[in-house]
Amino acid sequence: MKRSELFIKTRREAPADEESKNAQLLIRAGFIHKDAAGVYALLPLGLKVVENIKKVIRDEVNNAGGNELLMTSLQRKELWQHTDRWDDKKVDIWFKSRLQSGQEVGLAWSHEEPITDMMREFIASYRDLPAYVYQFQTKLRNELRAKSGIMRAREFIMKDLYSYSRTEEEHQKFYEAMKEIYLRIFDQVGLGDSTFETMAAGGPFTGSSFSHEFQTVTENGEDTIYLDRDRKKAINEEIYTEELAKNSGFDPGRMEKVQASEVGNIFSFGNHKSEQLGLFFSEEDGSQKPVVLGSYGIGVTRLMGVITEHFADEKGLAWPQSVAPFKVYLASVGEEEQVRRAAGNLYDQLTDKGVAVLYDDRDARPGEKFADADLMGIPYRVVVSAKSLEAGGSELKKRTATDIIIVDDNQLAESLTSSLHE
RNA sequence: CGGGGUGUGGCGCAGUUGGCUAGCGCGCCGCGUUUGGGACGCGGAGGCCGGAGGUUCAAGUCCUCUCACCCCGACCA
Repeated sequence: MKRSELFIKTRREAPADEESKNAQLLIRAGFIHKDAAGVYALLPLGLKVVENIKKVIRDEVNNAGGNELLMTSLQRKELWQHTDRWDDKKVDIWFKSRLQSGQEVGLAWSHEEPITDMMREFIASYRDLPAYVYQFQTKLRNELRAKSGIMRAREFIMKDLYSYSRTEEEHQKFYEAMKEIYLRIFDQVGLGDSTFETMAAGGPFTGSSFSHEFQTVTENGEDTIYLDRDRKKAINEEIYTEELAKNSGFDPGRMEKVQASEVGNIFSFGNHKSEQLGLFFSEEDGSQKPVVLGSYGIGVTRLMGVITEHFADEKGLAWPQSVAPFKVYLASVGEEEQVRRAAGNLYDQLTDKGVAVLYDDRDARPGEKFADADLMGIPYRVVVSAKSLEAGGSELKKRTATDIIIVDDNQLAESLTSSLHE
């Protein structure tokens, strides 16, 4: 895409009404727009990042048997009354509204109830199990206090997957498989080295004593975890005791207390919710049994925030290739006709080869183009100028490195297409 | 919801103990000169100072109420 055709405006200064690093940078770089506290719009580049994160998740989850669908944002009151979660005293983040008839409806903060209710139509027999469905959906949560930019918003995108299993054993098998899949997902978006499976509270409605979170170690993290780096596992401070650590196979003396950000959370619900909502199936012997339920979440926009903060430096964003909105920032420097032509040709050539190029074709000064390339965090920067042409091609520089090499067009195309998974 | 802070052109800010046509930087428009790390000159446009009420000869500045945003806390399935 040509920069002159991209809907974007970068800013030199951070907005005054944002303190968090993620929001300041994402707004400065033109990835998001703030509309209200905890309410952010995704601009073209931000949307690309979200779509890229979704693709990583989608590929892994589909591989594990997930079926993508899309539930609704309007939800029925009775459904939530069955599980005793409609009352504002029980769930204090509800947004609620009314139909013109006066009937109350809820705005989706979670989809466990509606999706499980829907399953009654599709699950009648052990032959229908297991079933794994998921979606990327906007969650609306009336948080008492939105904070930390896109890390804790009132409206955000979440991947939520639900598993419906015949037995506890079958459920456990999938649950364990999902742990691996989650780690692979976080690895692919660049957080593999600092993201850890973490034991956390099961929660009052989950029917199990623990859930598992995936926590990314980061200095601004809102959670505190006790981490065993060798085992690559941790325990959330909320539930941490030395006894629990020992019983879970940890050596409390070797655990490190660190700040972290939650990027994923998985739950076992047992069959309690199925009983409440009436989701039963016929066993081989004809007996009726409740379905065993699990849920698996990843906050997509929150993950974008964690990635932002994890990789950002003093010059701005620095996306891992797997989620970057473009792979290459191509900048022409100088207004000479031959430079223009060479840059335009290079743009066509790379684009034809499937490389995602953002071509800065503006009549702007070099410093401005470089600053934008850095701020936007595009993994590679390619510069075409009279100087580079004289040296035999264009300049190639990684966002995270300082060295610059001169490459001819063929070398460039080759190194950019062969480093797709870097 | 408790505590603290901030609201002044699109963005970032300044504005004395109340005082006359409300400033500065960035951005924007026009012309010209520039072109390897966010250029420069000249000329422009753009603001009822978050909102409502009050005190006063006079309010961006003082008082009351209110709204929004940020931070800390509580909360976070």
